[in-house]
Amino acid sequence: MLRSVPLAFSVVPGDPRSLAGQIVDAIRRKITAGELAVGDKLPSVRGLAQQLAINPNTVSKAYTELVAGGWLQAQVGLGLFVAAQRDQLSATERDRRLDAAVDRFVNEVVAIRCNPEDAAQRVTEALDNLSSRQSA
Amino acid sequence: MLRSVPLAFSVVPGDPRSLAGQIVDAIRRKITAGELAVGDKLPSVRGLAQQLAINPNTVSKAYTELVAGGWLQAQVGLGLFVAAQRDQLSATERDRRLDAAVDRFVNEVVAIRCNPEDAAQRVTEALDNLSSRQSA
DNA sequence: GTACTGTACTATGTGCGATAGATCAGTAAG
DNA sequence: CTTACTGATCTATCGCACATAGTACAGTAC
Repeated sequence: MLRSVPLAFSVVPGDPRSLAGQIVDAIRRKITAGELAVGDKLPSVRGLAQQLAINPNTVSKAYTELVAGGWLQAQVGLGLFVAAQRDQLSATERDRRLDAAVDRFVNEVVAIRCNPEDAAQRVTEALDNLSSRQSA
Repeated sequence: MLRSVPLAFSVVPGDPRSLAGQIVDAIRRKITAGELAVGDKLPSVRGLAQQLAINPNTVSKAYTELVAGGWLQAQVGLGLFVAAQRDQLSATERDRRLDAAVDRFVNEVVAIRCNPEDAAQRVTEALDNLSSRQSA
């Protein structure tokens, strides 16, 4: 009987992202940051739902999306586990999505009317601190 | 009788942004890029709606948002005009929104699983080419 | 007056997110 | 075997945002 790794995060209704989207983002970043290692067991659908005080279906949707994206591996009766990292997207598809993400960010910078150079620096810093702790 | 500047862009239903949001983004970027100068007259609510083949109410919502953000100035009976640039947001508010935008972008980079350094370079390039042509 | 301009309002239909509740299949321990 | 967990799937419902349709009002130019 494997013990699941405790996940310390919360979801808020006011966020522009859906509840399921917040869960997906949080877990993806924990995996990227190294807080979750390959093979780690995640909280059960019902367990995480109770912890976050939301509906199990919402957690299930988040987990389903993470499995579809190759982040998690599901085994009925056993639980969900962090999957080994594989290239899920083609190079061209990754390129296309990055372009779209950049465009969205530029739109926000324009809307804020802040200095583009400041924005570029802030992004670079944030991306540098992304996968800092690989040991653990 | 002032002639309105022709706006060459389109909106698509498949976009994750709302139709009004697409209009807002497009006009904000045209103003930032210098394609629209201060004082330029924009197409009328009904005229742009017909051009984009959407409902006038949707265009009106977009224009209302741009007026609220200080990008346009409205005069009933005359039309809408590009407003003189003013600092609409406080420094702290701008900082807060930039942080949120950066965080959203980082989430997308993580989701794509692309190289963070590549992403940083792409963003920097895009931000550099933001307000390149100021002459016109 | 006529024709345009932006603005405001109600009403309707649609799609998504979240919830509630039930069910099914697989795994483990007694 | 039973019991208790695991993920997966399904229907139904509610609320909200979006887009639409239609009408109406106030201001400007000819």
